[in-house]
Amino acid sequence: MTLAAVKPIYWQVNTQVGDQVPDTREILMDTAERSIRLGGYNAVSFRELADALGIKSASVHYYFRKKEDLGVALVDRYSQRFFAVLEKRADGARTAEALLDAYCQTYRTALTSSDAICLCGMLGAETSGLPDAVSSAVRTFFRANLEWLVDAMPKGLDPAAKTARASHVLAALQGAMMLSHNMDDISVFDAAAEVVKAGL
Amino acid sequence: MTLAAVKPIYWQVNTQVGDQVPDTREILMDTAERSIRLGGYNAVSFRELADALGIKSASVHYYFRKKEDLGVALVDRYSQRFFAVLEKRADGARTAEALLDAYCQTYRTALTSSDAICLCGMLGAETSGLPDAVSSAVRTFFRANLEWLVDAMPKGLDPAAKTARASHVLAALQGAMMLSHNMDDISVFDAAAEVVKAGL
DNA sequence: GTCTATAATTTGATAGAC
DNA sequence: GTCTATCAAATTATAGAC
Repeated sequence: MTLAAVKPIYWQVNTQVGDQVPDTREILMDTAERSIRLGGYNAVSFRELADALGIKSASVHYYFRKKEDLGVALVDRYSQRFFAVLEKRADGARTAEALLDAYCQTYRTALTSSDAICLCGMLGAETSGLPDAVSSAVRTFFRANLEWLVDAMPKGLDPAAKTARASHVLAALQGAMMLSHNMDDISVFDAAAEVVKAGL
Repeated sequence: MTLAAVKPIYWQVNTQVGDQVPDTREILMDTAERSIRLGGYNAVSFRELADALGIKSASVHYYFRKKEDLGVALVDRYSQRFFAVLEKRADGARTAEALLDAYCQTYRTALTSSDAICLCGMLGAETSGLPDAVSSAVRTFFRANLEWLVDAMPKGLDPAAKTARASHVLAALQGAMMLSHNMDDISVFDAAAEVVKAGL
């Protein structure tokens, strides 16, 4: 077997027989997102991305001229997917309790399905060291989260209380992802989520 | 004025007339801690540290042989200081409410006095990309936090409820620091902290 | 304690051929 | 789209002089 016959790492880890072939740009983004969610923005390099796909770093620059462009594209895609999943999960929900449960479940799945924290949780922490365009996209994600949560709050609450509780829910779940992943204990996330839901 | 007469950045920013002179090792740690808390572990380099003090990077290696050693020393010092401040603040506290308020206040001060998130919040997020010794030290910090919180819970609660609420408090405050700093809005932290305290 | 000097590696990025 | 070739800069780290 020649070296060329060895499949790039992405395929060894993330695919199975019958999988559709994602295009190169998509695979690059999958690989980069995973690295960032595990180790942060600086944990991804064009060279390592290229190696994972079996191409050269110059080819990665064809898809994303600068690293900053990759970062923004990742946050945008992540945000779209997150809210798509959230809306689907919250579709039948009629009560504030059900909406909040759907919200918590969406974050839980983000954590467990990737065994990594939220992309924006990581980039949000690193925000001061990131290109402006990236940290700006992250802030947009958080603002959208807060707006969704405010709308999901019980109708009786006054606006100030809604805002305060929305901040609490988002903060608690983001922190719970970090803590749970750091301590390698999903019960940490579940415990925090339970208290969040009980506080409604 | 010669170039040598220009004081290194640390002194321009962090000192005032009458300040005691911290030793080089301490200043290096102050500078490194600030960089990490703003941009993450990879945001600090031996060269930039050296520049900030007006020395050479080889001299930084005299104090910390490897970057990993610096990381561990930072977490240990941070942890000691955190609990020293916490114990002082919680000194007169007799009720669970007072203890929790002291705990929240300690985190709030960590955020506002540095305009940066918790050192361990940052390193906790990046944990998968860090040297084992560093992420291990961070985990120790979190475990100590949870133990302190469990002990601070109302006596009536059963052990499982104490553990769950402790996880929630730590997660919520860590997330609140991240979110508040990212959105540059201290009211986000305060709102989350209020809900945390009200939930007791 | 601090320096010079240096090594080995990695990184982000570009020009231009195919 | 992917490549070769290349660059300038930065990074971690060490050896040894003063």
